Order: sequence, then C-alpha cells, then structure tokens
Amino acid sequence: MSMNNRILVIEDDKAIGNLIKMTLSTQGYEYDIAIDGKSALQKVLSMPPDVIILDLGLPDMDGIEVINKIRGWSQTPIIIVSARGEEHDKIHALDAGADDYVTKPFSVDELLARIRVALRRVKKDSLLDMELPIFTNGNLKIDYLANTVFIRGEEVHLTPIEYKLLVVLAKHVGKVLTHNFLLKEVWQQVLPSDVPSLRVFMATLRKKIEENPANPKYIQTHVRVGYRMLRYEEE
Amino acid sequence: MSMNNRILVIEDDKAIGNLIKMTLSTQGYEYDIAIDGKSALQKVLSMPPDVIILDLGLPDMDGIEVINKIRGWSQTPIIIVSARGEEHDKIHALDAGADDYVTKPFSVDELLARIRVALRRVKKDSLLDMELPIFTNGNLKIDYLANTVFIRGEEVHLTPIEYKLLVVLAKHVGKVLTHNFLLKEVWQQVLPSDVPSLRVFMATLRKKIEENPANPKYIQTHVRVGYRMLRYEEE
DNA sequence: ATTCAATCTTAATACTGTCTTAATGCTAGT
DNA sequence: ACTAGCATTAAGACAGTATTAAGATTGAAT
Repeated sequence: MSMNNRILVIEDDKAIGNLIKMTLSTQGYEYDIAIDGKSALQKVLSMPPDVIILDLGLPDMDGIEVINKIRGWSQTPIIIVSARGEEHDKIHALDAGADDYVTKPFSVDELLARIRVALRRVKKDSLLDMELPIFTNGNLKIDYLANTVFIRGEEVHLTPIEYKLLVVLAKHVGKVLTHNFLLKEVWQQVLPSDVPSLRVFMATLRKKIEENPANPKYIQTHVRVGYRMLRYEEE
Repeated sequence: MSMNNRILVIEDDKAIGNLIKMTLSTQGYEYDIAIDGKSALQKVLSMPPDVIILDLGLPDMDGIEVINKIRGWSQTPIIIVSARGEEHDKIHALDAGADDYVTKPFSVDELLARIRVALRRVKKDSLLDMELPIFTNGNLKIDYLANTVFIRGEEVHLTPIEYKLLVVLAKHVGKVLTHNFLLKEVWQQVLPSDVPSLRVFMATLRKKIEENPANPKYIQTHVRVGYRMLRYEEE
C-alpha cells in the first residue's frame, strides 16, 4: 500500500540533475535519471514511473518529440523543465501532451508542489480503471479498498495478520497453498519455527469466519501440505 | 463537440477580466465572470463550470480559502492567476488543490494552452459526479463551504489540521485509512516520526466530536493499520 | 521589531490489543 | 492403540495506542 512514488528525471545537465536528485530523495521519492531521449524512452517502457520530469533541451532529441513518443502509449504526467522561457516552447509542449511547465531557474519547493499535484492526479486516475475491489465467495466478502471483511452480511474485525492471511487465500481461491508459501506471503520470510504459529492464526481466523470452525467450509486443511480456500457460488 | 466548454473566471480586476473574456470568446468558450469569492462559490454550485480561473487577490476572501471550499465538493480544475509571484502563494495554492498556476503578466497563449490541458483532463474524469457541499453522518455535519463542523447541532471549533483530518476521514467514510495515507493527505509528506503526532490529533479530534472519547462512535482505531470513520444512518 | 495567543510538535507515561510461544487435546492413518 | 500432524487454549512478551503536558512555532496585532 505504501510503495514510494517513482519519478523519472530526464535531464542532461549534471548540476541540475543532482539538485533534483537530492531534492527528491529527501522527500522519500524513488527516482531514476536519464540523460538523453533514447534512454529515457526505454526507461519509461521498462519501469513506468508515476511522474516524468523532462528537460526540453536534450542532446539527441527534441523535447516535443519525446513527449509525443511517450504520449503514444502512456498517460503518465509530464512536467517540463526548461531554460528557455519562450512562449512558443511552453505552448507546444503543453499541447503535445505535457501537464505542466516550470522555467529555469525554478524554486525547488515549487517543483515539489507541482509534483504533488501530478501525483494527486495519478492516484485519482488509477482508481478509475481498477476492477471492483470486492471479493465475494459464498457468504464471505472482502472489501480490499476498505480493508473490511463481512460474513453473512455482518462485519468481522480481523487483526492485520489475520486479514493478510485471508487475502492471500482469497487471491488464490481453489488452489492449495503450502505452509512455506503462506509464511512467505504473510511474514515475508520463512522460519520453520513459524509453522505452529500459522496454525494458531488459522484457528482464530476460522473461529471468526466459519460457522462451525471444527467443520470448516471456507478454509480446508491439507495435511502435510498447507491450506486452501474453497470456491462457492453466490447466494 | 456539441456543447461548448464552460469556464468560470473569478477576477475582480476589470481590465484583466475583459482581456480574458475576449480571449475566451474568440476561442469559442462559454464563460462567466465572478468578481468576488462569495458570488464565485454560488456560481460554481449553481452552474458547475468545466474549468475555473481564479485570481488569488480577491476583495472579500483569501484565494486559498476559495480553493479549499471548492475542493470540499468539486474536482473541477482550477487555474490560478496571480500578480504576486511569491513562492509561498504558489505552493500553498497548489497544495490546497489548484491544478495550475500562471503569474501576471501572463501570455494569453500560455493561458489558453493551460486551459486546454485542464479540459483534456476534465473529459477523462467527468465520470466522477459531484458531491454535495454538506457532509452528514449521524449527528456529525461538515459544511465544506463554511468550513464548519456541527455535532448534535452544536458547532465545534476545529484547528486547521483537525479539520483537514476530519475531512479526509469523511471523504472515505467506511474505509480503513492507513497512517501513511492520512499523513500524506494532511501533511503532504510522510516522516515516520509523524505517526505519534497523528495520534495526538486523533485524541483532540475525538475529544471534540465524540460523546465518549474512550468509546469512539465515529472514529475507530485499527491497531497497526490506521483509522476509519464509521458510517451511520441519518437521524 | 516585540509581544501575545493560538496552534503545532515532541516527549513521557500508563495502558491496550496483538502476536508469539508452549502445553494440551484431538484426529486420521497404520 | 500408537504415532504424526493438526487444532485449540491460555499466558506472557511485545509493539502499538491514548492521553497529558510542556516546549516550540507560527501568525497577527501593536
């Protein structure tokens, strides 16, 4: 949920590049730098950033061309940084698909504010084309957005680990998940000593979501292997 | 392309108002002018525009305040026009929810380009329908226009951060919001050291809006995760 | 510039919920 | 009936939370 935002800086001037780099890292953003148009396009493709900061004066390519190419397949916000204050450039860049424009010499704080505006927008857009974030299986519902779980219409409160465990099972309904896999997913590591602990969590989870925990309907045990969630029709 | 795009210009300087007016009409935009904050808010409410152009230096209201109020229920793009080139203003306006910023004296063509950028965006997320400028949940009311909060009919005074926090919770009623998310929304950044501070604000907020802060009805704690506001029926 | 009031931040304390661990009881397969 | 693996319970350790109050900041008014 709390992955850092990635920002791609396309800038050939080392001094300015460093300034931006330092600024971004103090704010906790992840960043990547490209020093020409060609490598920039590759990076946009291979590791899509959340925001792009683009210097118009690149050595190998016209800035407008870079925007056009990126806009060919990506809607990532682009903030232009340019030494030339000429109207002409600004307007062309904006019409080509850039979202914003900052003129050198620019204030670091202003650039940060404009990045925040762009990120605000990214977040909104990404919610739109997401699938419905509600999982349903029989009488069980998981609302991934709200982080809530319902059983027979009633909300049940799960602790963080219980919730994570249930989500992992739900994401793989019908599949048998090994102890190792579950431990890795939930605790991000595997210590053999953790298997007993996994059992404890299964017990509390079942107590909360199963009508009869001794005869579990949703979470099935596979001896010596792991657990799986069974898939049921809607009702 | 059947209906023209509507633009609301909030500007008290007649000369600049006329300039913008003429520019917009030659481009085939429909426009409306408001000369103060109060009438501007009414117009946003009664005839929602596609883009808002806002001069920060209004006679009756601080510009930031106008942005805050509009953003209480509407996501219409706001382009700031301001004589003051000071960083402080820019950053505050952008963080308050403005989308873009143009400093006087500005080029007409640049303004038009920025309007086009804003409109490009409007089309994309016009699916989002507007909310009402008043939020109600059980005995709690938030008037986004007046920036006031009522509990059991009584107005309570909240400090700016308390208010922002409550608004964020209200905008996502029913959803569990992580500490990180809340910090990002309210402070625009996340420093781990801020989590304790978040708790302090929750305490004061609860003291003000909860009947029994020890058994909160509205703001629920999710240990190791965050907080959420519970949704209640009207009464 | 200086003062003052309001708000924000930080730190300290007591407290609570969650996690881990270990012990005990249970079940199925041989 | 014996054994291996699983379920269940409960206690203590731990991490996370509520609350208070004192110090630092901010912004407005003089």
